[in-house]
Amino acid sequence: MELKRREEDYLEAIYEISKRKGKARTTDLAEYLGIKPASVTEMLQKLAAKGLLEYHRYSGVVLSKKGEEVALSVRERHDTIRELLKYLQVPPDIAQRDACIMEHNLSPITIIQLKKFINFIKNCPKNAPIWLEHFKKYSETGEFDCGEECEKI
Amino acid sequence: MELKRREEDYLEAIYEISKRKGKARTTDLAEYLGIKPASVTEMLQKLAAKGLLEYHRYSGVVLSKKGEEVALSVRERHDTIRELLKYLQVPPDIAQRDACIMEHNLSPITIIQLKKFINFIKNCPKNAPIWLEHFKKYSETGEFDCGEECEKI
DNA sequence: TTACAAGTTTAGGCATACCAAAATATTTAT
DNA sequence: ATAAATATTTTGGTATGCCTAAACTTGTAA
Repeated sequence: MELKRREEDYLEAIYEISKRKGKARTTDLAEYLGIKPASVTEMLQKLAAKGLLEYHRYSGVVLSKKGEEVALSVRERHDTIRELLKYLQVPPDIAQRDACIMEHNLSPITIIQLKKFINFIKNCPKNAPIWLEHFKKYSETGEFDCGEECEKI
Repeated sequence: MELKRREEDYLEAIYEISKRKGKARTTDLAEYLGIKPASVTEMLQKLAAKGLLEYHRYSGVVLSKKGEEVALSVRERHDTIRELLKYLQVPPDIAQRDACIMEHNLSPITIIQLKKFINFIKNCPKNAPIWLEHFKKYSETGEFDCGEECEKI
């Protein structure tokens, strides 16, 4: 069953809140998502009907196995994007927000490439590769002031 | 006035079609966007009311100055993202599609950083930087088979 | 020139996702 | 235990953006 981006948002939010509080309540979710409780109730009932969570009126909500799988996969995409943006020197709060926008609908192939790029940076034999340092400097100053060694980059 | 993502899509589409045909007709747009003509008419009337294009029934449509400015800025974001994905070794057709998804709503700061990163690659004194070649290889093989020189990357 | 084909618009409907206000349930404090 | 405060749900309504079917224009070919 194909999930809508907003459904993924809810599942992710429920996952994050449950991690801290054991279950997610309507008001928590409303605050987390920046919407009104009435809207949350409605969506929770829809997600329950799809078997993605356990819903009992007035009790808060817990993800089903299936729901948790979805939430984890969304979160993984989210983190991948956030990490990429971090390397591209996007400020953390903005990276966080923009990852929320991109985490849905991106092609799996794109996500795979982002991951590869991140691993390329992380696992480089010389860890923290020099060119990344150079990009950081370039990003701040607009200058390639790297002198001699630049020949090798 | 804050534009919706779908409105931006339409403006971009109108821009692209007008570039080739002088103006954009309802049917062209419907085909381009993969929707029915009736839906296009509706949106064109809305965009006309916002002063983003000239609409006269049965005549096709031309962007206003304001509309063209928006279209160009969307297209620029689109191209920036597409170029980044290209460097990350995402296949062109997928990069094209995913750029369409990301071109809306991304923070201007993120876009600026993407541009900086692209320029960092393009304008590197040693043009086509070695590390990018290495990433390409890594992306295909998963191996850092770069031997000696790797110390300097 | 008129009739028909192609293109466009209008009208009525649907799904999503939100909201405010009212109704209902639960929790807490006395 | 019960009233008041808090939380949740229901109800009815809105906006967006799509659809189909029917009505209307326009251009073209006989």
